Amino acid sequence: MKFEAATIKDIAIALGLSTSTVSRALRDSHEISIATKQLVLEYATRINYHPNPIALSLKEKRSRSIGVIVAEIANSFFSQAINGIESVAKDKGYNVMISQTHESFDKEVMTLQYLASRSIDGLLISVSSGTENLDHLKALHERGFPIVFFDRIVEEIQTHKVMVDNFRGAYDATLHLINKGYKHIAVIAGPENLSISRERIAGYREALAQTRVKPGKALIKYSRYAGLQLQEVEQAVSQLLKLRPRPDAIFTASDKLTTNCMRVLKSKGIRIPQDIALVGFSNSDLIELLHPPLTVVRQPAFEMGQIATSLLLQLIESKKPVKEFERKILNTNLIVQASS
Amino acid sequence: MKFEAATIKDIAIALGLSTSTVSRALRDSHEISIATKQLVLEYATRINYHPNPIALSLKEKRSRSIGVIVAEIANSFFSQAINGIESVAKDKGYNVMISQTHESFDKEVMTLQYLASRSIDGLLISVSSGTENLDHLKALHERGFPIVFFDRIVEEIQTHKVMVDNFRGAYDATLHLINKGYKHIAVIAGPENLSISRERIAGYREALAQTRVKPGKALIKYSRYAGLQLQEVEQAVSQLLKLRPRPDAIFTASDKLTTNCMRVLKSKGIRIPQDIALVGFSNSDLIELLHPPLTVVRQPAFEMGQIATSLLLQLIESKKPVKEFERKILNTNLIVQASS
DNA sequence: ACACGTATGAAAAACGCTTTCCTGATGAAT
DNA sequence: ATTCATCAGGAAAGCGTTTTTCATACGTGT
Repeated sequence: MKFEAATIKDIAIALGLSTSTVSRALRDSHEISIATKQLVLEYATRINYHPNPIALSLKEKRSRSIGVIVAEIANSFFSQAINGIESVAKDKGYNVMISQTHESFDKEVMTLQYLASRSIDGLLISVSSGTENLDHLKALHERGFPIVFFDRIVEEIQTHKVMVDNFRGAYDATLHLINKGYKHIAVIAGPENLSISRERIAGYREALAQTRVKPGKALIKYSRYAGLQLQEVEQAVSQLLKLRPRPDAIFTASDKLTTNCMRVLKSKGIRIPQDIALVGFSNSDLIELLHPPLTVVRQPAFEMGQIATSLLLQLIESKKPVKEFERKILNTNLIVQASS
Repeated sequence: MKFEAATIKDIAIALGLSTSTVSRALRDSHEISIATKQLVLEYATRINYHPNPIALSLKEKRSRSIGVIVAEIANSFFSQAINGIESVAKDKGYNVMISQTHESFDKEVMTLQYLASRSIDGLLISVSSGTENLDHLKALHERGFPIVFFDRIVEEIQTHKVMVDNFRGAYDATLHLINKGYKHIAVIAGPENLSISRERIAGYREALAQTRVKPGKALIKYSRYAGLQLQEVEQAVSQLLKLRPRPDAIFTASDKLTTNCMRVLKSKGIRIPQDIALVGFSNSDLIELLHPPLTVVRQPAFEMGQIATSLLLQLIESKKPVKEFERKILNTNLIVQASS
């Protein structure tokens, strides 16, 4: 079943004009008489004419759409960020194409390939936890393709980046645990290849350094899939529980990691915070309904999406190659509740 | 900054052939000699040639992309459904464009307008709670534009529809409450103009009818924005609490409604289920971490997305106008936990 | 009456691709 | 020797726009 839309040609024929006249009338060119404009405009609205965006894209060599690659849209942080992205993009007449990697490197490469072949004008990406190699991004970037990183950024590629102060967020959360009197604070972070994991671990270390405690290596766990896989978190937690002295607090450094860690602790019958305190990065809007309500580090996801999109559009619409890149660092927000 | 991709013309010039020969060689036409094909193919891979999808779209009058309109992607049900949609669409080489209405009718009309003008080949939609008028959808549908409804369907428009057995889901949930001994069961549903609200209320009524209790009108509340606005839920709950006898259980008929109702009850210091039991539709994956873990009616969201997409692609790719429409009704799943 | 400027609008090109219609050459059949 | 069929490949049209170039008619000033 096809569906035919009205074209400029239809209008031209119906009105006995040439397509160029119609085109100019529609774009309100001064070389068309008022009367003709009136006529064309009226007829166009009557038959509900809309210029074919595909024809326009072909002509202008731009599709007015941007690609977004995230791990999972079913993740509060990302869905909030996407809301921010959409709000700015739509505002500027851009369309947003969303793709998910589910934390798989292969999917990231494929999806990037796919989006690029769909002729998007630019890309917003928070790399997957499985990303070990940057060739796919570098290739695009080197050809002058506009890319902006947000959240999980990549240091090796020179372009705009939007993130939170991960170090500070982790530092604050850990310090909070210290102040609450916890002595043996463990951390579970995403994979080490992600800069956010490293920064958050660094913040954690720095807070502990204040107490003159150098955390044993055993207290630091990395999670290959950033907590997406429950059994991976299960394993990390089990290992932590075997330590002596047993950790009395866990700091989880990403959204899924936090809720899945909570799930694991519950399933093991461990009480939060009596047995072990839990503090983590999370943007879920259900945290205060949890048992117990979680103390979380919240990121300004919506705002990050907005800023990243503005920067991307700036890049896309810039006439000359951009050489100076922004590195926006936003603040996190520690919300203290009963879990710590 | 623009970014130039190789075209068929580049290849033609480089190889001293005509564009038509190159085109045919690339699509493996029999009218091109093996040697020429080899030559073209090799050169094409070497310069990393990819056909321009926009030019293709213009030529073929199809964009190979479908639009999706939902209330909110930051809603478990919808993000799961979108996963299902994406999995099928990507598999068939289609691109997915997602738009949110945030339960606003105006946004729905605008976004539909926008998507249609972006020349999508078809539409998947779960109408917004604010949808009171169907002209925008009817207009499109009448022009032969492929549409498939899922979740929140519209009876007046003849096309494929995918939904759950809302009546049964609500019936089961209510019956569960009855069996648990609750006597005064209230319900909060989405707006009355949505068929899912009406069906869920009907299921609720039917279960109560079994107990020979005809629920007073006061026990049934509608929520204009399907629970998206907290204060709306707050108001409904407050009214319910004023009733005498006070309801001892609430059945909430949608995702946001359920969590927001829980939020309101908590803020009022009402214990669940001791003071009031709570059962609701929800696809959140955090329900077992809540306090208390919620008894929920779960929908097969991923599967719904998949089925709806298959049906839509079928519609799009059908040569002749489709006259027979499917009405797929899936089963819900009652997950009993501590809240009831 | 002549060149000239000024509206007005038509024709054509271009974007990248596919496809229909040709052309030129070769070899077979009459 | 002439006609035909066959094959490889080129030229051009068309998809819907915008834009550049070109054409016509009308006044105007001399």
